[in-house]
Amino acid sequence: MERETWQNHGAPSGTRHAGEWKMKVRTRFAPSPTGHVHIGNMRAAIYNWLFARHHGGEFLLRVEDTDRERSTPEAIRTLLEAMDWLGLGFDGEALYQSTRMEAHLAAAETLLEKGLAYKEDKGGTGQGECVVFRMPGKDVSFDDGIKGTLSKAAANMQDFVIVRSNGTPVFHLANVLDDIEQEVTHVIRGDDHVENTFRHIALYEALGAEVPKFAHLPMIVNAQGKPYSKRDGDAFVGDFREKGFLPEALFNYLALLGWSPGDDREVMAREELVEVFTLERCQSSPAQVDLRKLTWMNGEYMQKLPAVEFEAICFHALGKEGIDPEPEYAQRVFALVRDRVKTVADIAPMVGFFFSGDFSYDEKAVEKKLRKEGVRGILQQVKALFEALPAFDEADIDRTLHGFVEQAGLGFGAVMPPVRIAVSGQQSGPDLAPLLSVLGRRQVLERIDRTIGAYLQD
RNA sequence: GACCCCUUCGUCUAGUGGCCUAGGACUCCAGGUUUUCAUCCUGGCAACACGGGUUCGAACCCCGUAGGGGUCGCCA
Repeated sequence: MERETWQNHGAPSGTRHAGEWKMKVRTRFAPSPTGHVHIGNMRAAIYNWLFARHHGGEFLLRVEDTDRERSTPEAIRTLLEAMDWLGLGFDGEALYQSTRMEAHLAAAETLLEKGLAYKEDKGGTGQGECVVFRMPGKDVSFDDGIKGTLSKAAANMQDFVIVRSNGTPVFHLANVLDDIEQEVTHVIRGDDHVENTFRHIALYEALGAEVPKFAHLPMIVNAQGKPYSKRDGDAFVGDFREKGFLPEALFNYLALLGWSPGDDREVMAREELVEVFTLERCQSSPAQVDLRKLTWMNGEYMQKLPAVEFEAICFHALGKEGIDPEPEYAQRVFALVRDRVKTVADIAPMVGFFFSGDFSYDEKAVEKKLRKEGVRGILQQVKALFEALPAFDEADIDRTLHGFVEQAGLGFGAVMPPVRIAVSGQQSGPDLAPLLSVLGRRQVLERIDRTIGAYLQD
């Protein structure tokens, strides 16, 4: 295990606290359920999870559902599903913040009694008095696990509301109190919370609680280098799932977005990530999502999938298209596209023609490769050769095609593409001979005929 | 505007004063895999934001400048 490099807030550097060595690391993910789980938040969850696992500690979930407007059961379900999908299991029971209101209010009462907070009618939107926390009037600084020492002068910090005039606790109070309740030792969250941290530290101290360690992750930005907005649309975990990304791949990619192991490893198993993950190796500048790299990484994971799992995914993908293929045939088809599929979403379009003659032709391919002089004759000759074949297996087809190319004095480029398009409508796909063999002679002949009829009549 | 923070190839990053004529990955380009597309392999293009210091020596330390971001709610 690595050396603990974090200092306790306010502790003289170099000292070791009694019992520190055996203090159990506890991190948490504390999202407010809004129905969409943003990848920025998900990455924070991943880092919390990784950090806890790395230290043999616990990873907790707290649902900050005090905003009754947005926190619907449906939204909570979406959140839980996203975590489950990514394999982010949490320890113990989830804590729902809405159940903690009494404790929050009681704490505010105590602060009031101690003179650490006061009541005030601030006017404006609210009606009546709210409870305001009194900042202690001293500079605050802390050692951020990622950003290093951060400090703020007393003059730049104002008192803030902890209980609304309608009697409900505000985020700062609830968040800090719940972290105390859950005995969170390390708060790893987004950059957008650094300003809050100064206030939170003051709250911890006023509450007489030990201040946890903080670490602030830089933001994730869109392809334009700007913060994600609703407009970008594609930054919710559910979107990535729909686009056909594997959870393990997304997990790996997100882990690498703002962190690196320090060597050249990139495709890393989860256990491997757990083993080497440290906050010290986190980047302190924003990271931009690159869908192409994610896609590449996803392809790596697709290829590593055990055959049965890959097949299950394929069956599922086809099922969603309303295709319920005969298993044995389907397995032979899937094997053909095994190492060319990058995402789950690639599957159905790539193999659809195997299961239905009612496929569409790629217009560009038709124009470029099919509607050309001599193609009709080539297809007819190839068809005749196929008809005459004793068996329609891969080796025979391959031999036939090669023989024909040679005998006709043509290039492969003049023969293979037209045949491929004739039977699949596409200009790319699995190797041609195995493709034809799996498709079967009857279909191949039929499709060649049909293609000639549709596109190559004089 | 105030306060905090950030700045290495297009992107993710390695790099903590000499090993850096800056390494890897994605993308892109070229060639190869007995001449289809893709995969795969090999090679290539491509960066220390700028200006000053400090030092024998700076991507690495200091100071400025520029650009970018976060926060400034009785939201979370």
